[in-house]
Amino acid sequence: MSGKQQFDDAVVINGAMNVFWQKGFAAASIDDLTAAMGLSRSSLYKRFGDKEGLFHEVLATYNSRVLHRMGLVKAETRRQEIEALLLDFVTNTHGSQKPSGCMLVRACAEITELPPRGKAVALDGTERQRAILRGILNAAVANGELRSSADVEALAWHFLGVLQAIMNLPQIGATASDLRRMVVSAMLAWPQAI
Amino acid sequence: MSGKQQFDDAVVINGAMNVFWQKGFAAASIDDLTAAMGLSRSSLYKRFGDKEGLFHEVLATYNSRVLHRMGLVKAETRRQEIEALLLDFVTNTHGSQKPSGCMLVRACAEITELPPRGKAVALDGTERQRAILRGILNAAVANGELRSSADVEALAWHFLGVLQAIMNLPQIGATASDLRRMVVSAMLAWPQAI
DNA sequence: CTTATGTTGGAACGATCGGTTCAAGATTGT
DNA sequence: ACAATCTTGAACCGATCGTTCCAACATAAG
Repeated sequence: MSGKQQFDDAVVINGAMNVFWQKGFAAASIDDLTAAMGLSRSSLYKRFGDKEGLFHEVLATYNSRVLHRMGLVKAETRRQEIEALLLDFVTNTHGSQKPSGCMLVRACAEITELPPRGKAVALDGTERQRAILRGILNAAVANGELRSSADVEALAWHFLGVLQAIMNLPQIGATASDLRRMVVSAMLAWPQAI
Repeated sequence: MSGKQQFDDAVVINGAMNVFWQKGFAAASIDDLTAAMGLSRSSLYKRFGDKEGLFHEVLATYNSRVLHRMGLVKAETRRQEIEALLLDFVTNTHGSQKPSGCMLVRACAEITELPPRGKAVALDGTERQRAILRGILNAAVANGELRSSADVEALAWHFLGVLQAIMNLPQIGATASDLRRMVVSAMLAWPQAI
């Protein structure tokens, strides 16, 4: 007997990710997906159950990559850490071979139409992004880099909004230079005085 | 002979707007639209040609309403004008009977899949929103409220990003209070010194 | 009333959708 | 070689999609 799966999970998930990334959930057809995954219809359903199961696994993978990337950023000050995090997504979004925009932001745009598990993983992803930002801000308060009266929740929402803008605005004409200068403006929201 | 249309354009467009607003372009079916418009399939096609023609007209109407609302805001200083504009969309988005989110932002999320005319009117809408913001900022420079070295383009992108965040973040859990406090943070991007 | 136009509901079109099934071929361990 | 498993391609299902067409009805001007 020989029981091993002959295709690579990471490869087929990557293929499906490109499709969902560009088309969203509803508009991505099974034929689109099989073509991009290099996998037969039968194997897709055997491995992932149905379209929603595939979407769930793909978006979870996408989320973990983005969150991992966010966690990698380190800098001397928390302020520089947030700024570096934002700028990282400017440069790594522009000029990539990947689809434009952000799969997670796109999923949130159609969140009311997503099936339950898809909706859950989308909400979880944004919640964890915000948790990372909140964590940095709280560390800054503990550090003394930020006065304790600072509105950490509001700042976390602000920087999450900026992050999503960085992903979205290129689709409506923003250049990398536009975004980098936008980040400079957005960082002014960081309270100056201690 | 009697040549007048017996239904009200504004009414049927409003009905279609609610559907496109909530479901986007692709996921909105003709049956969804006719039901919400109170119009027969035949009349829809006679009046609007096809689904794309209807979408085009609906989004154009939506855009003109949003732009009109943006143009109404007046305040003593340009800074207060921007802030009032942002806060206006916080309160008028929350607690409304209208669908959540923003039809235009949603259209931009699926912009790569939109038919040509739909894509064009979506890009035009965001461009004109940004033009309004840029106009206020340029007026501030002319006024002396903003130093002439200020990066007006970057600030316009920034506030457009905040505006879109105000429309989107409620769908992932942001409350009206969160958004109002976020606006306070975002407004700090306005350069302080003259 | 007659005539012209607006409107309707339903039937029908071909196409595509997500999902299931199955027989044939490819692969791997023993 | 054998046997077990993976994979494939294609056929097929019922449902829905956007779109077209048409006969029946409503409306209003002449």
